Order: sequence, then C-alpha cells, then structure tokens
Amino acid sequence: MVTLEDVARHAGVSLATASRVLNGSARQVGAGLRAKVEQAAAELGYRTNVAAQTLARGAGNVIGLVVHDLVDPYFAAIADGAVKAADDHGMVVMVGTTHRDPVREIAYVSSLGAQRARAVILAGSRMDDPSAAALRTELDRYRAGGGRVAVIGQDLLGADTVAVANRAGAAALAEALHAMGHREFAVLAGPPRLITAAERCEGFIGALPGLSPQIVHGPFDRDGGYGAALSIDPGVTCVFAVNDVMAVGALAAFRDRGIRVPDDVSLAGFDDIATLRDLVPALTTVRLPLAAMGARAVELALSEDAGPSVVHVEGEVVIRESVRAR
Amino acid sequence: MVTLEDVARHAGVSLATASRVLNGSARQVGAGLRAKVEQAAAELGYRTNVAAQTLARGAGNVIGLVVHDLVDPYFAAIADGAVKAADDHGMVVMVGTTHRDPVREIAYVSSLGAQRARAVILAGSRMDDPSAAALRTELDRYRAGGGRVAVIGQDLLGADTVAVANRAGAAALAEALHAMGHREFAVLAGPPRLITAAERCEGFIGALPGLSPQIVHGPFDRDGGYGAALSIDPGVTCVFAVNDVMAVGALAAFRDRGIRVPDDVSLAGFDDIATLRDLVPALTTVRLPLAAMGARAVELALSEDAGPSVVHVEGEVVIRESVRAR
DNA sequence: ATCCTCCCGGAAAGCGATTTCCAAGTATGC
DNA sequence: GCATACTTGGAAATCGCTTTCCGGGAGGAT
Repeated sequence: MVTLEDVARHAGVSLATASRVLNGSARQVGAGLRAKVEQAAAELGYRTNVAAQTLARGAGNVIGLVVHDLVDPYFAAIADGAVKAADDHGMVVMVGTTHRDPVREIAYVSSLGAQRARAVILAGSRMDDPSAAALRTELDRYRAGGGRVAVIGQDLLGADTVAVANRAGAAALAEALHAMGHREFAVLAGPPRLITAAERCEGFIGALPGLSPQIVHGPFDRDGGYGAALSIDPGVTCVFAVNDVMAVGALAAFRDRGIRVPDDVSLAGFDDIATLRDLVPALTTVRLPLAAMGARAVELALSEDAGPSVVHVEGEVVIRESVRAR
Repeated sequence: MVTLEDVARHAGVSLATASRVLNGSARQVGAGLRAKVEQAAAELGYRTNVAAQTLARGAGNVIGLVVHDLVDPYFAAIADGAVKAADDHGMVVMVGTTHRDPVREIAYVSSLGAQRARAVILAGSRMDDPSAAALRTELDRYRAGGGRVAVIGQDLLGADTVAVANRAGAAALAEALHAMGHREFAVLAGPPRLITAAERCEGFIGALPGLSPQIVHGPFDRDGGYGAALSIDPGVTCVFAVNDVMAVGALAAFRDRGIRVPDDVSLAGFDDIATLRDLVPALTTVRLPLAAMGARAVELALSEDAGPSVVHVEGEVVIRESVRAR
C-alpha cells in the first residue's frame, strides 16, 4: 500500500506538507509544492488510510444508525435519508439491526463507541421498561467519550431528538374520521409499553371525548395487525391501526373474514409508507416525512451547538379510499 | 478516554499482556494476570479503540455494502441479510446508496478502500456500459489493497458472486403461464442494457418458442412499470414485469384504465417482495431468497479460499391470484 | 535601514493498539 | 540430575497520519 510518506518522498517534500495538501488542513501550502504533491499522489495511486487518520485526529467519519429492521419500510426510509445526509457531510453510515432485542441494541452502541463513531442515531421507539436504563448507561458512556447521540421518535434519552408529533397527528386523524360520521372506533394499539404506539393511541382516543373505542393490543408489525383485527367487535365502523404496516395486516384479516373495506368498515393507519401506496383500497393515514427525519437526525447529531436540541415534525392527515363517510 | 496502557498500569502488567487478554491473541496468558487485567478493564471502563486496532493489525472489521436504494424492498431485504451475517462474524456493515448513479458507486468503493474495509459487496445489477469499466478499475485497485469483492447478481466482475438464475427462473415462469393456456404475452422489460432485466426478459421469451411477446422497455422501478403497462397491446392476455415493484406499477396502471387483473389480463412479477404479499390480487412471481443472498455474499467475501467462487441461487415460481388460466 | 509580523516548510512527537523478540521459569526426556 | 523444549511476561518497534513547534524569508511600518 502506498503511504503518505511514499508520496512525500516522491514529491520531494516533507510528510507534513503532503498531509496538509492531501487531507485538508487549516494551513496553506504554496501552489508549486501543492501541485507536486497532488501529482505524486495521483501517480502512485495514494489512498488515505482512514484508520490512521482517525487515530491521529481522534475522531472518525462514521455515523452509526441503529434500527429495528431494515425490511420494515419505515426504517428503510429513515435509513435512506440518513445515508444521503451523511454523504453530504462527508460521513459514512454504519447500520445495525436489532430486531427489537434490547441486548443487541446496547451491544451495537457499544461497538459504535469502540469505532469512535462521530454520532449514533437511534431510530424506532423504545419500550418504557428497565432495559431502557441499561441503554441509557451505555449511551452516557458513549457521550462521555465525545460522541453525539440523536434519537428519532420521542424525546426520551435527553439527547438530540427528532420528535414526532404522534399525539397531534393521531388526534387530527381522529377528528377527521369523526367529522365523517364515525362514532364506533377500534384501535389496533400495538404493544402497551411501546412509546410511539401508546402516544398514537392516546392521541387518537383523546380527540374523541365521550366515546370509548375498543383497544386491541398486539405486536407492532404486519402480523400483529392481522391478529388484532380478528378480535374487532361487531358494530365498529372505523379501525385505526397505529402504523401502516399493521393496517396492512388488518386489511388482510378483514379480507380473509369477508369484511369489506371501506364498505363494511373503514381503516386508517399511520406513517404513509410509500411502498404501500398502491394498496387497494388506498390507505388513509398520517404522512410522516421519513427520509427527511433521518436526514434531520444526522444534521442534529453533527451540529455544533452544545445542549440537546429537539426538532419537531408533524404528520399530515391523508384521506384515501380505505375510509368512507357514514 | 481510557487506553490499554491505563488498564495495564492499573493491573500492574505490561501493555503486551493487557492486549493479549483483552483483544484476542494466539498467545496464552496465565489465569491470575488474566483476571487482574479483566477486572482493571471493567473498573476503568476500558473500550478498545478500533481505529488503533485497525491500524496496528492492518485490517479492519468493516464490510461495505453498496446498493441502489434502501427504500426499494429488494435491496432492503438483501441489506438485512447482510447485516445479520456480518454481525455473526463480528463485523459491521457500512451502507452506501447510489441511486443508480455510477459515479457515486465508484466514489463509494473508493471510500471503502480508504476505510480498509475487509470486503465490499455490490448489490443491484449493473448496466452493460462504459461506466462499468471505471468501476472495474476501482475494484481492482481495491483488491490490490487486499480487499475482497462480492457481487450479488450476475457474474460480471470476476469477483465472488451470488449468481441469480434469472433466465431459468423467468423460463420456468413462462412455462407455467404457457401451461395455463396463455399465448399472447407482453414483457415489461426494464432498461435494455440493465443486465438483470435483460436476462429475465430473455429467459422468459426463450421459453416460449414460436411466440413473440410484445416487449416494452422502461425504468426498473414502480413508475417504470406503470408507464410501460400503458402501452400494452390489446389482445395480450398475460403480462410479465421483470420485477415485482414494476408489477405493482403495472397493476396500478391497469386499475386506472379499468382493466381488471386477473379477469382481463394476468400479471406476474419477479423477486417475491415480502412487503408486497398483501397486495390484491396477490402477485404471481418468482421467489428469490433475498436475505439469504445478502448473507451468502458476506460469507463468500469473508471466506478464505483464493479464487473467486460463485454461488448459484434459483428462483421458485409462485402462482398466486394475479394470473388466471385461459 | 531596522524591527516586527506574517507565511510557509519541515522535524518530530504523539494517537492507541499489535507483535516480534528476549529472557526467565517450568516441564519433559534420558 | 542435566540438557532441551515449551510457556509466559515484558520491552520496544511498528502501523500511517496529524499537528505542534521551530526557523527562515518576505513584506510593511516606522
């Protein structure tokens, strides 16, 4: 491998000068030498050794992204935005998938700490349970080493946060559905202690004073939606699934049971996953700018301001054919 | 930050011993010292500096993965498999997205070279055009530095390859559709020079001797499928889209034009994207083990054998409601 | 003309690990 | 009981780059 020293020798300059030319520095180098160094580097095919650079500089160019599941289009969209934004800042993204295992999540943060990653971004909502404490400890340790942390979802860890207005979005959706004449609701509410799910559920119910929707808990994924939909009470005219992927499961369950959407029951989700837009009937949902959220998280984590800052993002209600007025 | 030297001092041993205990080595360390070192590391909260380790060892623990678009569920599934497999081998994955820009692809390989990534995995088929030469040059350079390269798709670069039997899969599908009585076919063929698309198209047509299906080219994505479907000849009874995402677009186009699937026309795709399984009508397709392909690529790239090895993966025809016998 | 800055090139000291040698202690073979 | 081989611990040389510090030359002010 060609080293910087080889380049310097070939160009007849010192190591210091070569470094300043090739790898950026506050200091200027005269045009003559600069050209010589650049030519030498090109001739020799020099390639910076990032590991050495990271060691010497004390900071790397890696951003860690921790998601539950890349196959879930929600996380894929966030990851896409994050990768793009990181690239714009000359950073690269390391992705870890936890598949909702808190142990893996912690292990991943720890590994990113060892990498001296510039920042770690946690996407996907956390359970409100003891494992969160262990994660917090690990994050503190990471921060103590100079790393930044950004969280996408609710403001839970005292870190930079891209906060999603889950309650407000769900409330706006509830109001829209109420205005269309619905009174008998069911909520496919996801896991009871999953914060995002709980917030959406609360926001929805809170916007329907005097009504008491049926609440069905279950996993936060497609099969969870399918299962939960099976136990909807007769008489319910409108079902809210706390995310789109669950809504898809519910749709399948209704289809299997011969219940027509929206003729027999209306259905709404949350997130507005692009891949799902061609579903029939098209899903009424709350649109979230997922890629932008991923990008925003990267920018937050890379910004210089001291204190943890919070960016709020709002959802936009999108009414499509999966709901019908009563 | 706590360094290995701090740990060694705290434990009253040499740097060498501490290194051998904490970061793995061929050499043994006595039980007594080993315990002392481990305790010291725990007390001080020692964390390996991966950059220093990479520099000293001359090889890192990063695997680079280059995909076109993480939002495309095809790539998301591959990435998921790759991340999991890498994790099993104690490696981490750095993802880059090119959005089909050859320049970005090359830039990414170059950046992975600078990282001294252990391997780079290229997913997503390439165009058969001049930019491939530039990529090949960059890859050769990367390999010259000791890195491994694996490609998912067709065997094009002379690297380790997870080769998809595109022709055979498409041919099997064609035979199945033919056996169901279809004779008038159209192929939504994607970009003419995109190798994967071309192979699937050829395989399909080749299995229908005596027939000459209508070929419609267009982009390899959802909108490409939509657009191509608009120019299907009347009289066609069965449409093959060279991937599932395009098939979804075609489905939408047919719906918008009042053409019913499968009553008026049958439709088939390729890939069997999990996220799309709840589509109505369910898509007939050729199933590919995407996550396994991603994992396989990682293992190939990490294996020690010298020469480039090729793993073949076959697709399995899955008939669902989007096709109907004639 | 003198002095003070400012600018730019180079020497050398790290950054935090790994690993090759050495040396000493212990086990084995006869 | 002694020579030989194996272990195991430590000192020190690297790995490739950044950056501080020093020194010399050019330009401006007095």
